[in-house]
Amino acid sequence: MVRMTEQRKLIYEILSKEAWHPTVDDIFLEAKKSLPRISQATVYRNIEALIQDKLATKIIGVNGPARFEKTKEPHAHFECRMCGAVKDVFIDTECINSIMDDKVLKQCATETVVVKLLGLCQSCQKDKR
Amino acid sequence: MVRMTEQRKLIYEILSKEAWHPTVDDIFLEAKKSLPRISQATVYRNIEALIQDKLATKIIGVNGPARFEKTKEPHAHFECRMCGAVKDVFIDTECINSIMDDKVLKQCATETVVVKLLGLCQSCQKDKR
DNA sequence: TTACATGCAAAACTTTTGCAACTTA
DNA sequence: TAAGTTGCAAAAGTTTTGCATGTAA
Repeated sequence: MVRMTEQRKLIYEILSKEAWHPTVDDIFLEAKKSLPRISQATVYRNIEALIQDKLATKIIGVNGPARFEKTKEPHAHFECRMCGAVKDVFIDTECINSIMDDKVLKQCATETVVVKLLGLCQSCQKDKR
Repeated sequence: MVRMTEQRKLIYEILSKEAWHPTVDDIFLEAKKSLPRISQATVYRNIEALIQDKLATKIIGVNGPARFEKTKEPHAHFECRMCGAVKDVFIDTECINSIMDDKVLKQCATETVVVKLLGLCQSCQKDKR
C-alpha cells in the first residue's frame, strides 16, 4: 500500500507550483527548506512514484538533468537551446489530435504525443548580441 | 579548419545506416570493428561536431543515453517506454507546419519542432502478455 | 506490528575534460 | 610545420541501489 509521507506531500506541492519545471536538484533544494534532512534519493524515488500514479510527468529535454511537472492538460514545451529553460506553450490541441489520427501512428500503440519546441529564449537572444 | 579524419568519416558512415538510432556506445562498439583503438571520447567529440555542422541530430528521449541519427527530412520518432527502441515515423508535414504557424509560437523564436510518440512497441506488447 | 519509506553512502551510468602524442592539410 | 584531433585516464554530472533505521496505517 502507498503511504502519504511528509516527503511525498511536500514534493508534490513543490511540483505543483505554476510555471516552473524543476529538476530533481531544484526540488531537493526547495524541499530542504522545510525538511532539512531530506535526501536526493527520496526525491528521485517519490518523483518516480508520482509518475507511476500519473500525478507527475517527466519533460523530455535535449540537455542536462531531467525536468518534471505536475500532470495537466496536454500542452507543448519550449526549451531554450542555450540555457535549457523550459516554458509551457498551449498550442491548438487540434494539432495533437490530427497527429494522433495519423494512419501510420495507429499501427504503433501510441499512448502519448509529445510536442517540443526548440529555440533561443528572449534572455539568451539578448546575450548573444 | 576542420579535418576529415578516419574516425570522423567512420562515425558518419555508421550514423548513416538506415533505420537505426544508435547511442554513443552503439557507435563506439561498431567503430571498434574497423578502428580497434578508437575511444568513446572521440565518438562524443565527433558526434558533437557533426551536430554543429547539422549533419547529425540528437534524438531527445525519455530514458537512457542519448540517441543520434543522420540529419534528414523532418519526421517524428516513436519511442517504446519499455525497451527504449526508437523508430522513424513520417507523419504528415502539414501537422508540423500548422504547429509552426501557431500564433503563440511566433512569439518565441522557435527554430525546431520535435514530435515524439510514446507507447509500447510490438515486441514489448507481446512480452507483456 | 509490519510493510513501506527514508537517509546515507556507495555504486552505476553517462558525458566532459586535460594532456601528451599523433595526424591532416 | 602547425593547428586540429586522438586515446587515455581522471573528473564531473546524473541516477540507482543496498541496507539499517524510521514511520504510517
